[in-house]
Amino acid sequence: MENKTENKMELIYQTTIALLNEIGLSDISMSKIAKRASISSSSIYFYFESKEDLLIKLYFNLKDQMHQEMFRGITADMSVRDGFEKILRNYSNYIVNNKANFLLMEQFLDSPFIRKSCKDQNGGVFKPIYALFERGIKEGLFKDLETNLLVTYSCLPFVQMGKEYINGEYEFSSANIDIMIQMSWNAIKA
Amino acid sequence: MENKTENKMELIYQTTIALLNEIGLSDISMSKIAKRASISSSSIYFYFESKEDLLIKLYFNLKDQMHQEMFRGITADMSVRDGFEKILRNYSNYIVNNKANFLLMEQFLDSPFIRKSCKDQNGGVFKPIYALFERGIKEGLFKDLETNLLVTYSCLPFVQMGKEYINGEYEFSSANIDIMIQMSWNAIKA
DNA sequence: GTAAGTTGAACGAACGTTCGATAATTTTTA
DNA sequence: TAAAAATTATCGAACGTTCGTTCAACTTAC
Repeated sequence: MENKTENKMELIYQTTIALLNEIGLSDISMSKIAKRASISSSSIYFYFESKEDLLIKLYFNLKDQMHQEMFRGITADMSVRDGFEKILRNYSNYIVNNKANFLLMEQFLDSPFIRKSCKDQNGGVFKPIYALFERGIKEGLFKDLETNLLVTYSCLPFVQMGKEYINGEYEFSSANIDIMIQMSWNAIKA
Repeated sequence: MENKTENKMELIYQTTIALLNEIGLSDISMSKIAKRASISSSSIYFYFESKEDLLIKLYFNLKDQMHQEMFRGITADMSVRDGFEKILRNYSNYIVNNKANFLLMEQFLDSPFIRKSCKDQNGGVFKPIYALFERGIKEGLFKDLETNLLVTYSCLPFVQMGKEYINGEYEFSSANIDIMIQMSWNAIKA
């Protein structure tokens, strides 16, 4: 049944995520994934065409899931300020609740693997929020600069502080998140 | 002669950098490095103990070189504002003039490889500039917040825009660098 | 009983590394 | 200064291991 299939695929995904965060893209192998998941390595080929297929599908799954969390509760009629704030809070929650997935996404993003294997046409991870920022520019709320520059100044600090949080060098407390949201807004406000 | 040795090591380093940016940590191998450098793979072992040794030494070389470029012309008696500005300009120049090295550093930083193989006690890549920011806090120029937060908000945008620049999605013109320096300052000023 | 799922064994290829045989270079000796 | 000795550098071949993947045989579930 599809439930069984999805469970097995999920087991393979989760095992791969854990292993990738431990030993990295450079040392992962099908046999290591299989051993950790307590299955035969040939079983993986029942669900995935190849190692590359598994890793690429895993990446896009992570990306989709991240976007879903990021836009949870966002509606088209929201003000730019409310959308801005909610997205950054959602993203903070995503980091705190999905540490392994977050770290793995970052590992993928800076490796030539994804760039090579699939063009990832949709662009960077934050592409879906560009529309909101362009609205902010039009409404005169943000500086009239390139969108990617505004997105970088307001979102990338969350990525970096997420890594430091996972390293135990920062606290993602709600007070700290409030401070960051304010700093991000100040960095790009007109 | 030591010159000969250094030349050969440099050849191996440069070949490895180029190859890592093309195929990544996951697909690099001693034989591929050797073939690209037109030497025997066993020759690499005359200069390096192992593949791990080569990659780690390469990483620390890149890091040292980056720090040297970053602090070029920085003196202890400089004002915080001047030091802040010069470091960010130096870093921008480093990105533009050392694209491959910059990208490779980022690839290393997000892979478990470096974290695993060496503890990298000295901390993050931007650790050396923490002192300047702490001076800025003491002088009341910057917000009284954790240093790593201030460094992130002012420096990390340069990292991200460096990647977008190399992807052809941004221009590191002197006008744009001026804008970014101003945004970085505004993000953290008291 | 048929279809879905799993397995261990096996494949050739590539991996990191070692080693003894040379080649190239420098140092010592006469 | 030329030959000999010592050293430094390079190489191809080979080692055992692991890699990604295939496949025929088997088990499980409906």
